[in-house]
Amino acid sequence: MLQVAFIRENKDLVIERLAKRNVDASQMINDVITFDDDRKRLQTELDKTLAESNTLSKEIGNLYKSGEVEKANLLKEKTGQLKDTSKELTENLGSTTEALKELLYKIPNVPHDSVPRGNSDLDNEEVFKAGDIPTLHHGALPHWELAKKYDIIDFELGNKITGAGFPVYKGKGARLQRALIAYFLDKNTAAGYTEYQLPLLVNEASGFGTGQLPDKEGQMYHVTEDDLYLIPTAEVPGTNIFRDVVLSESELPVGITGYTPCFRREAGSYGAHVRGLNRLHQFDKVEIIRVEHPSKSYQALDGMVNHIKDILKALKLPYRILRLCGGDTSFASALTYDFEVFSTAQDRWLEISSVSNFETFQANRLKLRFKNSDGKNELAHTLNGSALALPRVLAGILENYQTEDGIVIPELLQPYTGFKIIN
RNA sequence: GGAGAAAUGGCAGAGUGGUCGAAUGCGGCAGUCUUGAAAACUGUUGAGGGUCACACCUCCGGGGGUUCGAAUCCCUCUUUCUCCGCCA
Repeated sequence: MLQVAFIRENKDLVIERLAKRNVDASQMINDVITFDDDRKRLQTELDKTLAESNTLSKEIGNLYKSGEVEKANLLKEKTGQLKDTSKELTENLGSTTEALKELLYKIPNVPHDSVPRGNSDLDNEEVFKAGDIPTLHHGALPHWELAKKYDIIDFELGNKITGAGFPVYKGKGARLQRALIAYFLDKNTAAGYTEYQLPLLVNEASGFGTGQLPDKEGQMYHVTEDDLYLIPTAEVPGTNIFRDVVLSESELPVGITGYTPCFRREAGSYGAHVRGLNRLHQFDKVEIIRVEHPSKSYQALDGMVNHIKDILKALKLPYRILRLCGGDTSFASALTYDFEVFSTAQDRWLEISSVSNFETFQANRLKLRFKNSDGKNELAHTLNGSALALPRVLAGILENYQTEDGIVIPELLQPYTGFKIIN
């Protein structure tokens, strides 16, 4: 959620930048300012009424004490009128504030200067590419065929137990998955992130804090009996650690990492691109989250990008980094880099990480602040990224490391798996 | 799930209808003293709205009510604690 003060002071910039998302925000921005003007006017009127009422109440108290009951009763009539006025003003103020808030919820974050204008993933900008695309033997298979051939992931069994998009990992497949989780967590903690184990269900306030609610509830599984939501990413419980928190400046930066399963309804997804591990309702992910001083958040974003590069380099996977265009950047993000691994047997790029700087957009909702050097509370910047999302990394490993003899486990994972080949 | 108790500032903890945004202690910050530090002493120290700045308004777990006036009384929800039950 953008701050009204920021919108007021940077009206033209906000409109111009939101155009990168193909959003014409001029009407909304003008409405925000109008609503806020109304809000201020009503607040001032209400304050005046309440001030008068407070003064009278004190007088009435004094009059009672000195036994001047008649005078007191006279004043009571007056306060009765003030009460009606203040009630009306309170209602108007409430509806105006509500309208303002609802409007603010609809306005996406202002993209960073470097974000290219664009409509879809076709307009994303490739900023980095590394790793060699292997030449596979004749008859190389996509990962879902490999999964069946070596009996390491059973999609049909998942269908039976739950439904589509809930695969069952078996034997060496399960072990490889666990190895990857452990490896990622080790890399992240070595880079200074503190490991957390987080709840997999969150309440409404948390969903709201990171922006899944009120608009995107269709993406989350909702346990209506208890009014809880299954997390779509560890970002939700992880970032909500800092809801309603005031940090001291010396506590910054904060870095946390956590492994969680993620649950996504993915309503409306279908087709060849969702085959196998490409798109699931339940998948595993290791997330990194940072809280940063506003002056250092972009430096931190670069740091996160480099950290993920290191991991992919160590895994020797071919990958590229995209700077997302305005139209493809998520609602709350100011700047997002996507990491994609090349899935050789499918001959396509698969997104395995998304790293974003939200600036104050989330912090404003969360009321996540720090006490700055002037002793004032100031909104912090939040960032997060996947390091990494499991299924597509797994797909990439299975497909890129396949040989005629089996799937060779990347060397640095072997201590975690306890085996060198799946065959 | 049943019975009872509680929720106040960073923390502890007073406050049971007006003079309470709230005693006191601890902690934090600034100063005095000291070569420096500790101790001691003095001052200061919640958040949001509003204003050029003041004034002023709101907030004592959330919501609603009674009253001229609520931290204080009533209703309700949530959470915590104790006891019982169930249980990995």
